[in-house]
Order: sequence, then structure tokens, then C-alpha cells
Amino acid sequence: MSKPPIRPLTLRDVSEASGVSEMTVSRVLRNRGDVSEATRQKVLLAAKRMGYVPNKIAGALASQRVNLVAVIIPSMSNMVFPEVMTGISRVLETSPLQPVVGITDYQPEKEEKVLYEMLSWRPSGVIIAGLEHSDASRAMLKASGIPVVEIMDTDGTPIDAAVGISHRRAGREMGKSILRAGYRKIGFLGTRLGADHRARKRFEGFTEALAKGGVEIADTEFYTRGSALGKGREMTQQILARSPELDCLYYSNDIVGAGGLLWMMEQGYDIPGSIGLAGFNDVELLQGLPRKLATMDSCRSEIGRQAAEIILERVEAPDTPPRGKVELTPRINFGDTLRMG
Amino acid sequence: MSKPPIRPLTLRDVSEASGVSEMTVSRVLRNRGDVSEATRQKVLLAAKRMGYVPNKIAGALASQRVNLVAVIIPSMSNMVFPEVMTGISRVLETSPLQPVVGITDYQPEKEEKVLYEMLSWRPSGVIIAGLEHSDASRAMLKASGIPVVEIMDTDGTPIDAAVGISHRRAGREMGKSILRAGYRKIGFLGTRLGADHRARKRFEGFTEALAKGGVEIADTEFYTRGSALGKGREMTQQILARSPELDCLYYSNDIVGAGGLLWMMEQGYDIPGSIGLAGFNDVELLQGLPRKLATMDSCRSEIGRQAAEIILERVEAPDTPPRGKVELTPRINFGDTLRMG
DNA sequence: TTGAAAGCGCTAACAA
DNA sequence: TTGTTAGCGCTTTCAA
Repeated sequence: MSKPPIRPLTLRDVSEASGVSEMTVSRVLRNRGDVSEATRQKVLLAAKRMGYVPNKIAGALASQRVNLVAVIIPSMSNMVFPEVMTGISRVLETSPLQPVVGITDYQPEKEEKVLYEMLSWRPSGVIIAGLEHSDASRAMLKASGIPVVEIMDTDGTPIDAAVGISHRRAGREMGKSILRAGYRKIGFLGTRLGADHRARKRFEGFTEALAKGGVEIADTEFYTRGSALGKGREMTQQILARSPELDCLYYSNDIVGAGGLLWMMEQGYDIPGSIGLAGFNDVELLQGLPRKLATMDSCRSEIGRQAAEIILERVEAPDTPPRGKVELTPRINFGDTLRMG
Repeated sequence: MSKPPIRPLTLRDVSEASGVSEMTVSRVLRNRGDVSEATRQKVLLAAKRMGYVPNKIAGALASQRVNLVAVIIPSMSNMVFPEVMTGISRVLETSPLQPVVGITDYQPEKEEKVLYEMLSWRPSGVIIAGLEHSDASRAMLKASGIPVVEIMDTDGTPIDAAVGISHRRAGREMGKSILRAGYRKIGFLGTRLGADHRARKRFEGFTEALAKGGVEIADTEFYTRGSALGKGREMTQQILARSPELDCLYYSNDIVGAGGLLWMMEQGYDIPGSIGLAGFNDVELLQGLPRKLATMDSCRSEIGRQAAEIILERVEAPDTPPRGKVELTPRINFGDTLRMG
């Protein structure tokens, strides 16, 4: 075992060790151009036994190509983005492109910073959550000259392309279903509006649908940080202590909804008979609960897949006309916590 | 609004636009060296209005420095690694270093591929989960000449440095506590052993502790994919159908354990009186369950924090002597599902 | 305080 | 099939 080298190995080292020119070594290592099987083997052997790892920094600078796709999302911990990532990876695995993830914590300033940082590595494309970005972020994206796909949401104008669902419509649909089922005293529980634009849009669509039915939100309960089961329990307890007349609760996501459901089951509420519950996202977690929370599929892996396909297409054929907005249609799943209308 | 440029802007463009030499522009943009306030402002203004984003590829090649730390973990979706990442980020945020994540799906071949890919970008350090790696992976890590911290586990010999807990000991401790509480017919439910070395070590430590008390595992139930609540329900149902005499179940992680707990509560089991339950990890999710599952803290954010600190230290002062192995001590939390001994 | 020259490690384009 | 040459866009080093 030789001691670790001071400087990493270069192509030149492999060239000298194998007695083949740098250029030919480079060709072998990239499987490009015609190289005789004999030299090929010689080079491969030398490279492997030396433990040579190519320097992509230099390669990228020389070739002006970086096979990275920047994926910029608000958070990793809420069970929604892992599925988006799976969809993206599935597609990119069939290509030389690789996803690199950046997290914004729902903060526009952080998004701007992460975006700047990632663009400075000159990726081949950007997949970014949401349609709301700071002016500087939009400017950077436009100026980058690479394909940009905004995901999750379609309520707005994309910079380049967008794949997602209409959260406003999702909220409206849920509102209509809840009214149709006969609920009238409706409460909303969710993230403090503002940071999470998609939750806000669902809320707006929801209240709009209720308004059309002549119903006003009876009470609301907002929280700030985290999205744990525990929060759902607390908030549900509080809103029901304050407004015991409520006959339906709409949660901004499944996790808080699940927390509420667990708490209400312990308290012996009659669900969905005297009170209905609904969440959003259709996360896997719900499958394991004693009762299935009503929810709406947010098409996460499909969104990831299509976004990656758009990037791939545009990287392989830069003149492909932009696909514009792709709006997917989420379905309501009534589960066991909402009467059907 | 001008149309997007064919080629991204370069330092030279900013230089020409501001009438300052490339070199001085570079200095301004990096806050290095003495530059008069007048030129500074001129450059900053020009750069901003043009929307210039520096090319890190070129910068890295020239400076031979890449402020990236490769973080290589098996999975993102099981609630354990997000917390590790938080610990890492917390520390790196105070420095110019940035984490970049790679996922291995618990597959050694994929680990090797991801590692190769990341090392080819010449990061400043590597944080990698586990102590078990293929020979090729170990060789690459050794040859890289950069600080390497293996995390989560301390049962084995690190390549460079390691921060984690002893999973063998964690299993042993839980085994001892369970015996002390008087349970004797004990079942184990977990991932199929092999891929997940840390779960395997816990299992080994657990059986070892039971053996010392003259007790043998009465039954086991293994699963392969995913780690959902639903799996926990199914497996628990199956093992109890097969071995109704069991008086304690040890799960390889909290999520399957939580699934089991929910199912058993529905079935009306007397917990922890006639049957005890325990998991592993102490994930936040447990806080929201009707009863708190007994578990053991896996020190995730502390592991992330310390790993990042080691990297940081070694990057700033390359001659720092290696810290070797850092073993943290997890604590048992008896929750509501295990009698105390 | 500023600038000029050289080169980081690789690949595109061309020549042999 | 193989080799040579000239950069990629920046930073280091040294000189002014």
C-alpha cells in the first residue's frame, strides 16, 4: 500500500504509465473515437491499477459541458420531495445527466443564493419548485440560457416550462366535495400563509369554492415550523376547543391531518359521520393509519418524471419548441374520513 | 429585456463593461486584495446589471480548490438522514464549504459509482455513511488525499475518521433492558439482514444480550423494501398469528414499530403489560402517536454536526491530527410501550 | 493599487 | 488509429 499522493493523478500520469498519448488515454476513458483494442486494454489497466479518477472540473471547462441538473426544492423532510426526486432520478438514470439538489427552506433569499451557487457550476438544466421567485432569481434563470422547468404548480406564468397541478383548483375541488357531502361548518388548519405559496393557493381555491356555495370558513388555525403529527394533534385540539360546532376540517397537508385524525380517534369523535377530515398530498404514511385520511394526490413522481423528460429532451435537441405548461389532474381519495356527496 | 445570451457572461465581459482589468474584476468579486472603493463600486455595478454569475468550473481549475463536501448516504426517505443533513448544514453554513448529497440505496455498487462521480469533482472532503465499503471504494477514498469521515457506525475500522454509535452495543442495551423488564418470549421484526449493516449489528447485539440471559429469539419476521407504517402492521399481524405467545417485539426501526403499535392498539393488546414493543432511532413522528413507542436515540444531528466539524477542521488546518473514532452514547427512551426493569 | 503572463487538466479540432 | 495544438475562464504569481 503506497501512501496517499500529495496531488491527485492526472491524465498525464496515466499517459506516462501506459506509454500512450494523453489524448488517446482521454479517448479510451470516455469511450470516444476509434481506439485499437490493444491500446484500450493497456490504458484501462494502467488507469485502474493507479486508481485514476478523472478531473471533471477540467473536463467540463474544456468541453463546455456539465452533465448536472440543478434541482431546487424547499425541503427534503416532508415526504413530498423525496418522491419528486425519485421520478427525476428514474428518468435521468437513462442519460448521462445527474441531479444535484439544493434546499431553500421556503426562503426566497435562500433560493436566490442556492440558485446563484448552482448556476455558477454551469449545469445543463434547472428544475425548480414553484412559480414564485425573486426578480433576481428570475433574471438569473432567464440569463442562464439553459432549460428551466418550474415544478409542482401551474397557477402562474412559467419562465420557460412548468409541470405541476393547479393548487387553486385542487383547493376548489376539495371545497366542492366537502360541500356536496353536506358539511357546512368548516375549519382550515395549515401552515401560516405566505411562505408556502402552494398551500396558500389551495386555501384560496378552497374558500372560493365554499363562497360559491354560500359558506364561509368558520375557523382557522395556523402554525409556523415543522409539519409533524404532533402539530396536527395540538392544532386540532385547539380549534375544536374554540369552535366545537365544526363539522369538517381541511388540513394543508396529510401529516398534520394524520395527527388530527389520530387525536380525534382517541377522543372518540364520529368520523366521518359528525365530522369530516381531509388532507393533501396522498403520502405513503397514510396507508398505515387506522383509518385512511381523505386526501388528494399531488402527482409528485409524475411531476418529477415529466420535468426530467423536458430537460433531457431540450439538452439532446436544443431547438425543441418549449412545451409550456403541463397541468396534471389530481384525484380526490375520500378514504374513511369524508362522506361522499 | 434583452434576449438571453448564446454564451454565458465571462469575467472579460464585465471587464470590458466596467473598463477595469479582468484581474481586478476578479479581485472585487472575490473580496481579495486591495481594491480602491471607486473601482470596486464600478465593477460591482457592472456585474450586477449584466447579471454576471461567475464560472466556478474555471475558478476551481485555476485555484485547485473546490468548496464542496460530498455527503454519501443510503437513502433520503427514511427520516433519519434528513436530520444528519441538518447537523451537517448547520456547521458548514459558517464556512465556505457546501454539502452535496449522493444516494446509494444501500447498494455497494451504487455507492462505488456515486463516490467515483463525486470524487471526480474534487471535493474538499467526504462524509459517508457506514464503515462497510467495497475494496474499490476504500481505495478511492484513501487515494483521494482529502479528509474522509465515516458516519453512523463505530463498529469497525475507519479509513480516516468516524463519528457514530455502536449499533451492536445499542442492540445489546435494548436486549438487556427488555430482559430486565421481565419479557422472555421475544420476537424481532426488521429489514432483511445484509444490505443494512447497522440494522444487522443491532440484531446481533440484541441476540447476544438475550443469550447472556439464557433467552433465545422466539421468532423473527423480515421484510425487504420500504419502511412504511403499513409494513409494520402487516409484519406484526403475521408474527403474532404465528407466535401468539410472544411477550415482546423488537423492531429494527421506529416506523415499522409505529405501524405495529397502531395495529396492536386497534386489536386491544395490553401494552406494555402483556406485551412490550421497542423500536430504534427516536424519530419525530413518534411524538404524535397515541402512545410513545420505546426507542433509542441514534444521535443523528450530533453525528452530522461532529462529522462536519472534523472536515472543516481538516480543511482549514490540513495537519490536524486525525480524531480517529468518535463514539456517541445513545439513550433508551422507554416511552409507553416497555415496562421498566 | 493595478496589470500581464502563465497555466490549472482536460477536450475540440485538426493533422498525420 | 494516433498525436499535436490551442484554448476553456479563471486565479496565482510576479512585476509595475
